[in-house]
Amino acid sequence: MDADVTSPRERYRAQVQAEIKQHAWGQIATTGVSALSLKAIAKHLGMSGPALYRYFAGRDELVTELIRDAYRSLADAVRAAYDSGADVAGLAHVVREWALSDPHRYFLIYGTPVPGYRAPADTTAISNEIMTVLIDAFRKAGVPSAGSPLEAHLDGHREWVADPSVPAAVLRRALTFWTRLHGVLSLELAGHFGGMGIDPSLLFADEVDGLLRH
Amino acid sequence: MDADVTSPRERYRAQVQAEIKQHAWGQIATTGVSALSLKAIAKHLGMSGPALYRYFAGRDELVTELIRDAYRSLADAVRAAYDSGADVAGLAHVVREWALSDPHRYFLIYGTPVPGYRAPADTTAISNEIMTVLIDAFRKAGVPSAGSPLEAHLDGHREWVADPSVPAAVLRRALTFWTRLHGVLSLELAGHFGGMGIDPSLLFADEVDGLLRH
DNA sequence: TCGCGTTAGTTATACGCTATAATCGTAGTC
DNA sequence: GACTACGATTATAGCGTATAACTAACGCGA
Repeated sequence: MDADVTSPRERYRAQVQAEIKQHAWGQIATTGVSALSLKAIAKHLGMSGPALYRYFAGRDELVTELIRDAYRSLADAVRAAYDSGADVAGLAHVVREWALSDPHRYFLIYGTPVPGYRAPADTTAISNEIMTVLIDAFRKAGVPSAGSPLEAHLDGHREWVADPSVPAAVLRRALTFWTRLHGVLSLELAGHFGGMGIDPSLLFADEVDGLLRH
Repeated sequence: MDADVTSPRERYRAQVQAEIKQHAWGQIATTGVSALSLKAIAKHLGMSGPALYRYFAGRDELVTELIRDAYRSLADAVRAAYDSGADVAGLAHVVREWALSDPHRYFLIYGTPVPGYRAPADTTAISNEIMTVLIDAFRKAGVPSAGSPLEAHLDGHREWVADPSVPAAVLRRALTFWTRLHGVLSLELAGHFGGMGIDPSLLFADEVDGLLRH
């Protein structure tokens, strides 16, 4: 799109950065963020330790970058599904598949906040992007107003939503979609249903159902 | 209760262990689990490094112990509230207060699973203890059967519930209580509502309300 | 084509952490 | 009152992040 007037050096730099991130993802996928080791990445890349600091200021900056990418990935998946006709239930399914395909990536975004990480401005922008899709989907589905205190509150606090004409009931539903699915998903991914013999997919489906019914 | 026929050595040992855990909690409360340092604890205790390994086999074992204590604390809080007459909404309030009083402790239990930690058998027992209280509370409140696929599934998978006479609809409600409250709480504690201007307590109240209404 | 500045990479180093080993003193125990 | 087991110490190994100092190569402009 934009004029890619990049020097060879800049292109090489971008490629190495991408390779670093790729290896970082591989490491995260198997061991989680806390075990992410710059040294190990460097070794796998054939270079030694401190060389990575040419490309990332430190561990925190790399993690921040990975978080940004994860948000981007989820936002793209949701947006793509919506653009190809998915309804609310379809979006829920996409979110779940995305989470299951790489639990550590999910936790990187929605899990325990990593200390030393400061959310860059654009991640909240991407997060809002996801919410925008959800809002559109619920508006299309049609949501009756419940007149709850929460709706009244949301009516006055809509700085996170682009279109000012969206009914508060829709906002409420989109938020609830988020919190409820996260509730089931994160507990499932953390293995809390493991010892109970419960099928998490049924729990998930039940929540999605409730989201559409009431 | 039990005959505490402990030698002075055993009492000393127990006291030091308690002090270690106490300092560990202090550290966790401020910086989170990932930054928990045995060395720092030892220094604050006036002893040096490796001495701690007399009391805990390693970092993981200490963390496991802390997780156990956290579960115990939550279970006690819920149980105490229930025994003094709290209903479902009251229990929800107690859980939220417990979580807000020490977010890191909450994440220790319900956040991103810590690598290297293996759930000891008794934590799932304590978890079931909490569920038992929830089940009792919902049974007392009265829950209509919805005949959902989830209920049918739960009817056949109730190894995690003590009393076999509990209706599946109650089990479903107790589980939903868990997942929904966790959904709102964990996102709130992680600061995901921070930039939106939304009052998390209203979101939480709305979920509690929905739990009782439908 | 030559030279200069930028940049990627190296090794060396400092520091903090977990964890084990070897050792020593002492406080309970019989 | 002697023995022993336990607590605590130092020393050491290994891994991690991060910085500093230095070297080599690369590309750009004269």
